[in-house]
Amino acid sequence: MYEGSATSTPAGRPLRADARRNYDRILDAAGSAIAQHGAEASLEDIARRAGVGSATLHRHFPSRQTLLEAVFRDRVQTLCATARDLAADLDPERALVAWLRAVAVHIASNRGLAASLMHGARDPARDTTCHALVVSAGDALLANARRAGAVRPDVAIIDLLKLANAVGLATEQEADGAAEAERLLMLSIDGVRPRGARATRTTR
Amino acid sequence: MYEGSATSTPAGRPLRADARRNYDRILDAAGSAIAQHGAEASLEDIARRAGVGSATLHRHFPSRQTLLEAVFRDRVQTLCATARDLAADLDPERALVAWLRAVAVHIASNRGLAASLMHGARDPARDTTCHALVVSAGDALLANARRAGAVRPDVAIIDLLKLANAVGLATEQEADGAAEAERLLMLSIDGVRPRGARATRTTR
DNA sequence: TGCCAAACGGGGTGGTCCTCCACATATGGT
DNA sequence: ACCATATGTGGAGGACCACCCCGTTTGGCA
Repeated sequence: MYEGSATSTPAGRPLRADARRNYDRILDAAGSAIAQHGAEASLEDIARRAGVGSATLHRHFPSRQTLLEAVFRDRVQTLCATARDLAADLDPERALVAWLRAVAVHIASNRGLAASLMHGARDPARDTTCHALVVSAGDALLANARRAGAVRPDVAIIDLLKLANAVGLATEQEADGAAEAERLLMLSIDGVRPRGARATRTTR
Repeated sequence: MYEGSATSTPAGRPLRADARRNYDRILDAAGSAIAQHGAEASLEDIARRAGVGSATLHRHFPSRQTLLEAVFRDRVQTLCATARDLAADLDPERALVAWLRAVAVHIASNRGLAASLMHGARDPARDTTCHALVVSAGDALLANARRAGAVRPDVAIIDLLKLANAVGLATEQEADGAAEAERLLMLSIDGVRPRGARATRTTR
């Protein structure tokens, strides 16, 4: 397990003490600002709350995406740990479903997380993006479930995550978003038809 | 069927000729701007393209939402007409599924439409919001399908629309968003499990 | 034709994101 | 203990944005 926050420059040199302090302050401020205003929170405002100049924020986090990734990284790591726990405790199908529920609920209740997860695959250089972390955690669960014959073979983890993400995103700004997200996700996992009814094979 | 575009003031008086001309120009400009830049297109830019002052745009459309609704209204009406056609031509289940696909594809390929449909229910005074139109069109299809026993009884049209909306929204900015949206929607309608497998009844 | 309410739009206000660069300071070598 | 310098800072400013005030223009009607 690596350090929670970035503590060194790309060249490997450790961050100067003041830089590190500002980095952490910005992360704190960003956390609460995003909780209040979602992923579109004003960067200017975040810098102000952190008590640093806006240039400092932009130096540490060149893009909004970078900041979002940093803010949510530990929460995402928790989610990945949950995946491992579930795989150990439950049968493959239940584990996968339970984890997808957890993902959807996290997205629905942490405003802005969706954006962070969705656009993560943009920069293939960094493989520790939230996106990559979640994909690999989910892949393990899906592999188990598929071996157990619990999911259709044409379903990829990326599909399921998109689904969980979509549902979370769409319910992000509802009153009780988490519960609603969970409901919708279960609906799409179970399917819309009554149990026992034959699925219509719609021609592509 | 009412006029496609608003042509009268709240008081019922008809719009002055120049006002009406500007209204239409803004709508045109907004259409192409939104197609290029999505729902977040710059209002200033739209006014510029339309050759009117920004104040004029704000007078006609007090909020971004108002503008989106106006831009998409006719496309949404087409969608509602499609619902009626499908109900006439196909059996209830196929009609519902085909229409939901159409909705998802529309959302995925008309950038910004999702926002328009989702937040439509904010202002209960106007009942001709895109949101309301789509809900009532879908309700008819769902009622048929339910009578035919083709959908679970605990599913409401609003759930299905949220699902279609979610999927469309999440795929809005992908390369081939429409196809991807369709695929994901079908996945969630058919369910994730292999055909024939018993669905796990997860306790609420 | 002349009137005037209705509609217009330039320009101001206060906000955003982001960059440049003159200045400050933490750090490692002496 | 001191100092040179790489490293980090943040105010100022440019480009853009939404939104509004208010003096000016114009369509429609008598």
